[in-house]
Amino acid sequence: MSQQVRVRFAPSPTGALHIGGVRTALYNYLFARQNDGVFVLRIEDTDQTRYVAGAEDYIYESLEWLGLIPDESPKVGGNYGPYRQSERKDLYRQYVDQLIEQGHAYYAFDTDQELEAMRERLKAAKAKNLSYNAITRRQMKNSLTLDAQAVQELMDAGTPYVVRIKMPLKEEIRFQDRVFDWVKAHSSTLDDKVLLKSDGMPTYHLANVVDDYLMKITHVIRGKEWLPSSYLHVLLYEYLGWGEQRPEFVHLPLILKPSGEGKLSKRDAQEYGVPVFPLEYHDPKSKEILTGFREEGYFSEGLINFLAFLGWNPGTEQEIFSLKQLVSDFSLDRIGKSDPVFPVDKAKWYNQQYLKEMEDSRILAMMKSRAQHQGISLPDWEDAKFTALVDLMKDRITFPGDILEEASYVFQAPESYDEKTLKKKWNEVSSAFVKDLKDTFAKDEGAWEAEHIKHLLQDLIEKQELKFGKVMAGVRLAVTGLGGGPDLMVVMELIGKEETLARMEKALSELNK
RNA sequence: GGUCCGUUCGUCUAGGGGUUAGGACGCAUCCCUUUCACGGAUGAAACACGGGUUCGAUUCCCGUACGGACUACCA
Repeated sequence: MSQQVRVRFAPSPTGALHIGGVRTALYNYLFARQNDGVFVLRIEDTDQTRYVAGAEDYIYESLEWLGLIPDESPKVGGNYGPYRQSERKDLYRQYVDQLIEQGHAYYAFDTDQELEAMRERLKAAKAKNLSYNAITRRQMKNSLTLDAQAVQELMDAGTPYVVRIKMPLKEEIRFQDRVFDWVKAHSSTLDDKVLLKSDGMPTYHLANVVDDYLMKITHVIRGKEWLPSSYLHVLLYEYLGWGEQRPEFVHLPLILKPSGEGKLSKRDAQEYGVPVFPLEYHDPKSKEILTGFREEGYFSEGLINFLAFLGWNPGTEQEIFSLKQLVSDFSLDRIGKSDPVFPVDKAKWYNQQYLKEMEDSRILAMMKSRAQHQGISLPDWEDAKFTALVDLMKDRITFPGDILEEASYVFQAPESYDEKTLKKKWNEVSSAFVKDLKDTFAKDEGAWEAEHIKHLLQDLIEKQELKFGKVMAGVRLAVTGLGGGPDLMVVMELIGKEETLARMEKALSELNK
């Protein structure tokens, strides 16, 4: 009987969920769904000093927007709760005691100053390793150097202490990672990491191992930044007697800045014009507003597709995958080892692909919300008219909000005329044609619809023995102020007859000065 | 500095002892078109370097270089 797959996404609520975290959540989700497993959300809030109010809600909202809904979480509960580490505080103590009893951990009473002094001393001695480890702990104030009575006295006096793991001096630690295969490290290069902090909270390392065990996690899928501390985790599983049940490790390559220097960070959003967060985030501390993929006009489906391909690929030439397809085709074995640079252009390309297939109503809703977000007021049109505009622009934009800019002339008469087009295309012929066209329109009593407008235009062109191409640029310039754009007949229909005539009139008087 | 991990077009990547080293983004040219875009076609563009192993290495091994992560009572 093979056990049920259980994976967890374990962010820490210290701010906005980073896009790298979103990818980790996605891979966990895909793997869980594919194996009819369980996707757990665990909140790792053991650092009370870094806790940020609202960060947890931000995580839920982000996952919801993306459709990556956890099966078990602080919000919906589950059989292995609580799912917030701060609420599990009392659980960890017994495992710490067990480790101390078995001689795998010890109390340490060193103050910050003493720790600092130790590092200074080592630095002065040109030591290679500045850490609290199997060698240096012999000179420090801990339950290995102090006798039992001294330790008891310190405890009784309420002296703050931490519990550290007693790292073996000479031992090779190795494990098989699903992505990196066999990796190994020597214990002499590792340090005596703190397991229990002086406030009684566990550190990440202890809480993580204990919770993964208690929550019956079968696969730990997380960022590669954890690879170096995995050796410590492996040791902990063994010391706690859980070596056999240790989950499989799957370390994901890190997403690098567009410049390739270092991992993608908060600052890069401004620098490269790419969001780094799924949703807009209002930092309660710095008061900064950090832009999100959602607000920038990215579709969640496209973002998921893009993110899935950042480190994974199906081995075929198919690029477009729905979440459902990803669930069936995803495989841990096809995750790459090297860190990808965040490919900004590709993120946009994916969005464009999804936009082309998207229903107009959804694009329209996003366009409207973008307008509101930007403080742009839209005319009081019926949705059908807006939809026609969306349809007109769909093929030439990347984000729904692009319509606002690219087709701004639909909402507002041009205030200036494109210099280049003016120089090249505005001449006596086009000027005369615009005037005649205006008169034709004015006299006509037919319905003001693109088809009909086209007829009027064609008739006039024929009558004057002109060519479409010769004359259209001038008309477009007069109506939109630009040298290019979508089907002009539809544009004229959208802005209305009256406005079209007014614009032609204005162009004739302004451009012929 | 130390430890761990990585290295195929500018970028995301496929491949893997003998291939014209494949695709995508971006770029360029051409076609379509009332212009811009979409679409279509074509093109430029890569196995970091040095040693081995081998009949043969981009692929396997070892070094070097470069890059990244970690090195907190942060996760």
